[in-house]
Amino acid sequence: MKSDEDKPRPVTSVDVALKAGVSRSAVSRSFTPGASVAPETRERVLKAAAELGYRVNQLARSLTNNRSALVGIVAANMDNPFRVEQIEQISRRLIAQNFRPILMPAEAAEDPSHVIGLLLEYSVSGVIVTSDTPPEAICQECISLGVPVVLVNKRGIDAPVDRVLMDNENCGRLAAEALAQKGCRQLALITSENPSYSLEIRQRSFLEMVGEFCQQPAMVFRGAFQNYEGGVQAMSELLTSARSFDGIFCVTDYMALGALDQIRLGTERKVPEDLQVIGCDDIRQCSWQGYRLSTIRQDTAKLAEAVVEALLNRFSSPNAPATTRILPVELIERSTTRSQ
Amino acid sequence: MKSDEDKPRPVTSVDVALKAGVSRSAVSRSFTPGASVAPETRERVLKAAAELGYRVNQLARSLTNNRSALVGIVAANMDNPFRVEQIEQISRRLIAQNFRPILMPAEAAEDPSHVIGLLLEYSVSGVIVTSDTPPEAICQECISLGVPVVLVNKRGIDAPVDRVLMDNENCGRLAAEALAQKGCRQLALITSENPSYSLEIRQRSFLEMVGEFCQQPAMVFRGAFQNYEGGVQAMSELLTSARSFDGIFCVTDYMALGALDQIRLGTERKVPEDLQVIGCDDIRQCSWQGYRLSTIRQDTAKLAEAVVEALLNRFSSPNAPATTRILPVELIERSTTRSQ
DNA sequence: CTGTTAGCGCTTTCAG
DNA sequence: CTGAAAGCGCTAACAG
Repeated sequence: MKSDEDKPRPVTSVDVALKAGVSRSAVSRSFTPGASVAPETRERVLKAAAELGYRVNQLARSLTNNRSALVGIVAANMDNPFRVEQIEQISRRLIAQNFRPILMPAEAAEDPSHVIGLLLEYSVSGVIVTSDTPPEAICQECISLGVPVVLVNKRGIDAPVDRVLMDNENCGRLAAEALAQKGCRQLALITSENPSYSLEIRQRSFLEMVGEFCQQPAMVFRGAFQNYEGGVQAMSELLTSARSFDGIFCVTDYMALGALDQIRLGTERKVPEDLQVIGCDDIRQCSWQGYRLSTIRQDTAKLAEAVVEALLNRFSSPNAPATTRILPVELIERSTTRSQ
Repeated sequence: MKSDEDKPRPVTSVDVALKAGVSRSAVSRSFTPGASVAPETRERVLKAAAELGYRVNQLARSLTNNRSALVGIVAANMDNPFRVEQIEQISRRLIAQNFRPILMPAEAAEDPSHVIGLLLEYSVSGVIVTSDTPPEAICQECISLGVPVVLVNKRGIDAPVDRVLMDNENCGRLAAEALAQKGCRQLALITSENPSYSLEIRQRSFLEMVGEFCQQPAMVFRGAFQNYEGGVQAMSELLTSARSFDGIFCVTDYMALGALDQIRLGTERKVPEDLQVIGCDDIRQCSWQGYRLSTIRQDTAKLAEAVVEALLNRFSSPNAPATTRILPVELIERSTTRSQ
């Protein structure tokens, strides 16, 4: 059986023009903000359009101005709730600005340049990368094609791309400071093997600050992956190491939840009495009553705002110098740290 | 400061044609699977294209065949990990089939027809709705415009739309059966106020089956929302109700996690010894060692496969009768039910 | 198998 | 302020 025939011919601008008794140009102008049309004509056009159910064909429009409202979002680690929150917020923000987000899930394993190729074919007018994939090559390609790239929480690269970062430096600092102040003497850091850029900064700044605030340097334990299981694994190694410790910083909440469960199930130690824990990101699971995890909050709404803003600025001045926007973080105290 | 000048003129098919010494059509055909080109010509074209960095402009292509590879995904409840899993799987599947998913997060509160309008402007060739928003009106509109709609886990509507559902009926049945078999005498159901279509079926079939398997009918407790907090709330009401019970079915895992935490924190009762719990969906949190929730699994990969398949079928036969595909579910036993 | 010829639906100079 | 005309990049129908 071959394909049936059906599709009703969509209504075009000439249909509207005919009905309103004007030219196609008039119709076009009526739908172009800031074009010069007599208010009265425009009125007529809009009315005719409404009656016919006319919708501007953005594809055709994009073809002429060689710039679509499509924006690619390259995302990895969608199992991490924090990533999802970012993606959702960024999408919403884009839509609010009348863009359309194309979602490209891409794990580190996959070939990112292929993904970007798929986007470029659709003349996306920008690409937002939240994935951990080293995007060096692909960014270069976009830039050279005049497609702006915004990197979220990623290492800077050689090309002039805008970046939006949470203050990862401060994440480590705040955690170390808080734990020290709350009486911890021997700290530990839980992170993953092959940490991403953000995690690397968090861990480095934490370790540095521990050097400043505490007598003992912090121990470091790593899970294979940057997820719940990784947290479990690192924590379990820490516990069996027979080293003594009374404070832990996990570089992500996602790992911290695993660590917390491992403490709860694998030991008699009480949090926060014997052991205090701080995570990072403030995913919604932190406030679940089963966890009540103290953490360093990143405001994803602000982040999304900054990302889209960067994109818009880049549209209006393609050759402006690359910007790096660092957003503040704050310590949220819940029940895995002592209140004093 | 106005906008700088920069964008390099993108390379088009005529550039390639010139370089390869052929016509534009030859170029076009070389990039159209199944078009008739001499292998030798095609070779030359591909080579020239590669050297020039040519990429087919899909926007222009879509304009001619009046059908883009853009597919809208309307999604709500992205805080629920199960939803995210669906979205990710569907996106991946779409991309694998060379489509591009446009993500439209949309809460029930928002106006869905506006969202769809945004998609239609971009000539999406299909729309996938996983949101709980009653999509009746918008679906009608899409259909009448010849844009197929696939509903995921949603109530059927008057228009001829394809649907993909998990076997919600069986979710309730399996849960009731398992709990009864494992020795529960007095069951309870935890669900939310204003349950979505799926939840409604799950709860109804559960209640019916309890009538069949148990002496006592099941009690029903509802949280305000279909999320963790809703689970906490319903469970806490159940606990303070002073009614006795020894088995619970939560219509979603997301709620079950809240219920479980509430049991752990608000009572002395042990799961599964005193009380058995079964959830539904099998989100990844279920296998976290802090929960180890027994549940009814839905295979999101299969679901995504079915969704995209439905879409493809609809493309090839727009007028085929609407289909409803029901995917099997299975009981996954972890530690919140007794093994015997 | 290949080139030529017409558009797809819209915007945009350019005259009027 | 408005219409006519040209063209965005591509594909499809038709001859050759």
